[in-house]
Amino acid sequence: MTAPDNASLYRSIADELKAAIRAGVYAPGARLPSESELADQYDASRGTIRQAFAALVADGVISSRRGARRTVLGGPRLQSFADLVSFSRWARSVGEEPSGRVARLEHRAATLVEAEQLALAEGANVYHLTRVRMLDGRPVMIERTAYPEPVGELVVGIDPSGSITERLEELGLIFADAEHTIDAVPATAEDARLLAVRSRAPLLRERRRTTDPSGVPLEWSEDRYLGQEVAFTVRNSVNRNALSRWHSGPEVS
Amino acid sequence: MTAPDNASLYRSIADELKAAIRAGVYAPGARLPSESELADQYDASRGTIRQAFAALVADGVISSRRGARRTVLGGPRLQSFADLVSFSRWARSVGEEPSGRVARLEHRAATLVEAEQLALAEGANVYHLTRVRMLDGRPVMIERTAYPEPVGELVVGIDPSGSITERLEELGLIFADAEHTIDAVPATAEDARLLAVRSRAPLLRERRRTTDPSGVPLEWSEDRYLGQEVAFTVRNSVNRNALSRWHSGPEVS
DNA sequence: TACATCTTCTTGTACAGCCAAGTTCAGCTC
DNA sequence: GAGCTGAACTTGGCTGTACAAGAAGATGTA
Repeated sequence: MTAPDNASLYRSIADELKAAIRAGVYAPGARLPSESELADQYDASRGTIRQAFAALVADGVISSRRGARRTVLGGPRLQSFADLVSFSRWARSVGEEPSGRVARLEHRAATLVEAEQLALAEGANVYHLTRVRMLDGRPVMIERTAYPEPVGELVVGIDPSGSITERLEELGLIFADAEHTIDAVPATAEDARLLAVRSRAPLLRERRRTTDPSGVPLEWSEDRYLGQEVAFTVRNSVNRNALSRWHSGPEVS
Repeated sequence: MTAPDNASLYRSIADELKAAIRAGVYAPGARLPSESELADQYDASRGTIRQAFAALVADGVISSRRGARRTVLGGPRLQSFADLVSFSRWARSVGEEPSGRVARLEHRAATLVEAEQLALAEGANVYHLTRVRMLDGRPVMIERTAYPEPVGELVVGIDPSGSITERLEELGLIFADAEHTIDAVPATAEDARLLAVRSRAPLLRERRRTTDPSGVPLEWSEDRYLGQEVAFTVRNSVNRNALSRWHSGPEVS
């Protein structure tokens, strides 16, 4: 489990601090060493230590205020971006066995929403994959993912019972940024059948667009989770807020 | 609407850049000026410009990679932390008229969850307020908030039809950090009555703990939104992830 | 035209130093 | 003991420098 030295000093320091926090060396509420102490300890400059701390703040692990020692925030263990993009990786990281069953795979013209989210011209084709995802054999999520053609052509060659995302990464794709929209919807007839729940049961819906480092969309997915079994957690603060709330008005349907 | 000069150079630069992005000077996908250009323009050092950009990255407004100019990310307009903590402020920022109706106000012993979330000793008292929140007169959310005693004593003196949070801020409280847990639940009988929906209708549940700058909990709230009308959006990336996903296992109830 | 190479530009990482502002704590006073 | 004062400590903000690594565009070649 030895963390890689991530090619930069401040990252390896940040990783060590994170590991120490996870291991309980610094409990929630505890005060961390000062910048100068760590600078001595790692033989680094104060600026480098500050970069390491900034990374921890960005992950919502610690809080920092002028004049006072930094303190550890409590709450759930943090997850990496990679764990959010791949259902399989996430499942393993929380100690469960992921699996998947393909419900449908289509190669067709993009819908309006898909074209917009994937930044495609009107009428462009997409690969659209519907899968039921399971934890320890029990269905917990329906995944409806649209891939633009260049990505989709890779996807069709991948075993869909495992992790498509991880395979795409091995093929050289880099998932770098994502935008998630989360709301609650009633299960449709198909949802109910696939997840083995009542029709109109509450589902947690996550719509997600993932892009590569240069901003090119790689996938647009609408995932529906069993409402009470899966939850998302976000941390934010005055200085650091990637969360927003939206009102769409009453639905017509 | 002239932004305050936030007392530090990098903040005012960040604010100007944000305003320019919002105003469309830099459209989504467009490339921003380089660090050296801005350093000349603002007569600041490169480090200060980098701090300003770091703030934009933290807000999920731009993306940044070594070697390439920074680019503007598309997507929804960003909101401030303040808009998330206060329903009233949020409503006004999205152009709707907020209101509230008190359903219940209690002063009682904390439940186990409340005591844990507010870091109170077992048996300590809390003030617990249940309100129905409305947009343009239509109910969209039920707010069930527990305040620790020092805060609650202020709350009872505040007109509950308006914004309690904003009033608390005027009284000197500082809401600095928050942790949000989002899932979907079926409406209980009480929920259904208060929101005028069917029982077991899907609701989006947000559980939120807000703390002051030193980490002292100020409130613990369980808010339930009409499922299809309100959504939360989160942006994250490989370097910056405050979002995580959790599995709680099948519910017994 | 298509491709490879090279130069230039831009951002990332790290160092050093300075002052300001806020916190903490010991010590003093009442 | 309670409260105030002030020194020491700690983080925030800013400047400057240097080099490395990646991206982008220009140039040259086949």
